[in-house]
Amino acid sequence: MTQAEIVFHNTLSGKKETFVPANPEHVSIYVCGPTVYSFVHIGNGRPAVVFDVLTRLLRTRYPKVSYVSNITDIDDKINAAAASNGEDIKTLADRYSRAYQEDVAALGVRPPDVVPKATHHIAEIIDMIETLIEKDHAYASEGHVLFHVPSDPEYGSLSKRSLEDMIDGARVEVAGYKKDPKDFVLWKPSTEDQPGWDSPWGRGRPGWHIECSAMVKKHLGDTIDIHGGGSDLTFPHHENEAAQSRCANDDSGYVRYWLHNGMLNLGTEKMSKSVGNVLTIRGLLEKHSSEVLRYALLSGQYSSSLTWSDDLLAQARASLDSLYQGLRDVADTNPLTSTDMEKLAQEEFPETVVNALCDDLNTPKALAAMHELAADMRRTTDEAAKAAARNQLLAGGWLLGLLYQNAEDYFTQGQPGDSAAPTADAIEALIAERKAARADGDYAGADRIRDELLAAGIELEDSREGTRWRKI
RNA sequence: GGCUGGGUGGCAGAGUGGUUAUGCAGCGGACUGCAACUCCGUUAACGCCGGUUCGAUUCCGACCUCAGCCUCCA
Repeated sequence: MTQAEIVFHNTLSGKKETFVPANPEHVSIYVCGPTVYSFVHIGNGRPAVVFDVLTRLLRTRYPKVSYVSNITDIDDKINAAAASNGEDIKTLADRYSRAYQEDVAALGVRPPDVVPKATHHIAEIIDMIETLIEKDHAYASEGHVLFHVPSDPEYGSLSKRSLEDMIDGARVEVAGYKKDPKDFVLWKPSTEDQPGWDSPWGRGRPGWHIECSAMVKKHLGDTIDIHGGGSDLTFPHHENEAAQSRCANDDSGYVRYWLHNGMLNLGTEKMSKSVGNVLTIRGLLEKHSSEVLRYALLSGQYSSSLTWSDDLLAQARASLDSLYQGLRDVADTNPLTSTDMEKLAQEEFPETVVNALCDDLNTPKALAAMHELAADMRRTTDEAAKAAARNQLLAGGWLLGLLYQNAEDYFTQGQPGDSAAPTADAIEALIAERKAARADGDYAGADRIRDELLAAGIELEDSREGTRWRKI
């Protein structure tokens, strides 16, 4: 069977392009992670989840995929937060790094192969800056080292803006130590009370963009296949990063496919720490299951913006319930979950789901395909066909990082933040009592028990095999 | 102002030059003691104005409008 081609919308060309890795034996991906100075919000979870799905897809098809995603642990906001807490930046950044990794792990994100941090790569950063100076793309000035933007003829090619446009914007910082207002800092001096490292230009700290250039080079090489991140990083972060790497590396390619995820909105506005309209993953997990959050994130195509709302979560919950409801009906014979499907050969994954994902990671279409698989499974009466359909559904679930729970548990464990519900034993006892009442024809008594359970958040489902329950 | 991407049924969200997206919700029916679950059926959409076309939600142009980036940001 011929596999569908993988197609990506490449920010660099502005078009969809067929994905052809530089080396099919070893695919490389780098994704920009967050700057950690507080708990991350659900918007930070989107790239983590999206590129997790991408690596799951790629790993079904290529023998080796190296996935690197950094955490920025040196930055002026970190400095400010640490200073106001009276702690050092490492303590603070380590604490929030761990929290970030826990939060995205809760969203079903598998850890990247490498999670590099800027402060562990100071030597590599200094090396790269020296190279840029040697090649006349950067210069030292008053303790700073600056990248000279006009020295890169391709500058602006990623974010599609001309140097004139940037002057029109007139928001670039003008400073005496800059040759050109658009020049940006590679290294900046630290005062005594600021964190810093010794360098050929005095004690200082790296600028924001250089860490990614240095860490990509170290962990993946001069040219990588895929670079991902939020669309808000396209300019200036990725433009600057690309300029540095192009100019420092002999191989001029750097990134072959740039992928940018859209922003999460809250109301009509982008969710953003500086605006203050954020919902932390941690906070959301108090009220919603992590799988519902993941479903909600996947309900929109990654490059579009997605409006986060209670209604979105309610719909995600209901949709996920329906997939699990189907699984619950076949679960008793063999309670598999999607995590049992990791090792399948690529042709064993459901074609409709795979094809949707191959089309620029069209997760809404993939979810639609999942619901169609689930409907097929429910309609089938043949047990063998039902089990086969169940396996297809779970295999699709693996690609999306969903359906990893046992269906029975999914319905009986309830959602976080549920009010205290009766224990399973108490529920079973009431179900037995109701059964006896029904056998006696005491329907009023039976209904009273059912209503009582419903009031406690327990819904009953009768079938020929007996009565089962779920938390709602 | 420049650049980028949008405006699809009650909501979310795919897609297509002429044929059912899908999910949630709604409606009718089956099942059920009644429900729930499930099944069957069903309502309903393509911002506005022109153009191309036998035919446009889908292509082209103008307009209106929304969001993002141009400063830290996933």
